[in-house]
Amino acid sequence: MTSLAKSEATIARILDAARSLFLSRSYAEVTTARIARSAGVTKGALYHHFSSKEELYLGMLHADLREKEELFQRAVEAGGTARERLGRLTRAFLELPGPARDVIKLIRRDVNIFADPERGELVRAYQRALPELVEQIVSEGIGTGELATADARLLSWHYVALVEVSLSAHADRLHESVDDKLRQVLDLFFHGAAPRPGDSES
Amino acid sequence: MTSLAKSEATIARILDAARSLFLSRSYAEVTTARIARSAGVTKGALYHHFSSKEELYLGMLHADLREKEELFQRAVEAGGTARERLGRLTRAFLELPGPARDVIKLIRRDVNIFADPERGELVRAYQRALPELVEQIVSEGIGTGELATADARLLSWHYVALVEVSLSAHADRLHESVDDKLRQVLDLFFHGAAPRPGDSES
DNA sequence: GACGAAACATACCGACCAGTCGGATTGTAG
DNA sequence: CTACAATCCGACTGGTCGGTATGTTTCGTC
Repeated sequence: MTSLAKSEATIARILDAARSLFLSRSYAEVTTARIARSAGVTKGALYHHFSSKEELYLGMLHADLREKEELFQRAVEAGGTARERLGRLTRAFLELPGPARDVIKLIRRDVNIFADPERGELVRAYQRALPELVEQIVSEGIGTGELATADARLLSWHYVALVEVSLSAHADRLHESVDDKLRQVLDLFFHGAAPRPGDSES
Repeated sequence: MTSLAKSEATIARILDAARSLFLSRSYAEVTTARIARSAGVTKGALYHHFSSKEELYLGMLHADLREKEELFQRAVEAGGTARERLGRLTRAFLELPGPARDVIKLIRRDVNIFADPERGELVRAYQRALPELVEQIVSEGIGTGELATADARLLSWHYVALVEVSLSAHADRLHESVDDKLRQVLDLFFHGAAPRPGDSES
């Protein structure tokens, strides 16, 4: 193996170990020694590749967000109604393997522990990767009359909140298929929880 | 001042200082020395009244939840439609002074840092104070046909998520009055974001 | 006002942890 | 083969923090 390839493999192992650990314990609880041990290296090697714990963590998050942004962008590019595009975007998100999905939650969990140059960058990267796409679709949906006139940003946040609820273990128990979840979320977002005229009660 | 009253005043000062600090920094970042200093006492006094940092924090949260539970219970007791009762409950919540409202967020933020006897108790106290009330109203609303048939628990979580979004600074900028927020959240929950037949587009 | 107990202060300890440093090892180029 | 650089090791450091041990003050009681 070349030196470069070996180095990259080590970096990848450290990032993987870090992601897994940060997902299961809080930032403060995850020690650099633990990350190193879990990656099969020592702190010396870790600090050879990363200049600080914070840089390691933020690097992991940003790398992950870059991937997600690309994936989601592709899901939205093809046209259609707002409902169709929101559906494709949400499906792309829901079909991610569990850990990959959960990294997004880490950002919400840990934004507040960083000071402001890094904090701002993280928030912007997150918004670019997901909420802005939703807002854009919602905004165009309002323009075409598919959605009632309202503040697009607030409405997109509401949508994201609904999707997040559908990630709970309780929701998993109710809807085993992604299609079920997707339909429930979209129906709730577009038409609310009250019965609609067309509904048939058993 | 009697000895007992003085002791209780000190305890109250420590709890107040702790609440304010835990609201602005993370659990790990708030040191016992900082709490004591902010309360005008020393660590010795703090540890005379509380046996550990964790006990202090959990005590503060539980005391707060007990107050909230009582308040919300009263808001729900009077009858009415599900929409009216949800409205009263949500109004009671939205009209709380900012810090009092935000303590509830702390629970969401910090549940994961405690181990399981305390963690379970905290979750149960939280659910008793708020989500269970919502679920009960939603469940009865489904029974009367005011809400479409669905899982009451999941639906109530969706509602709570919508309310949480309305707490954001962005939402505050749009709706300065609690009434505005309340109407927006209830409309969205009951009827969704799509335009309704009765709506008039400008 | 004497005495015991509760309330507080101060100095300190042990554990832990991010980050460093000198050196050993491994790969690479000439 | 040699010289050099990148990679990696592991012991160590400086500092922080939760918690404690030991005093000192304040307060109620008789």
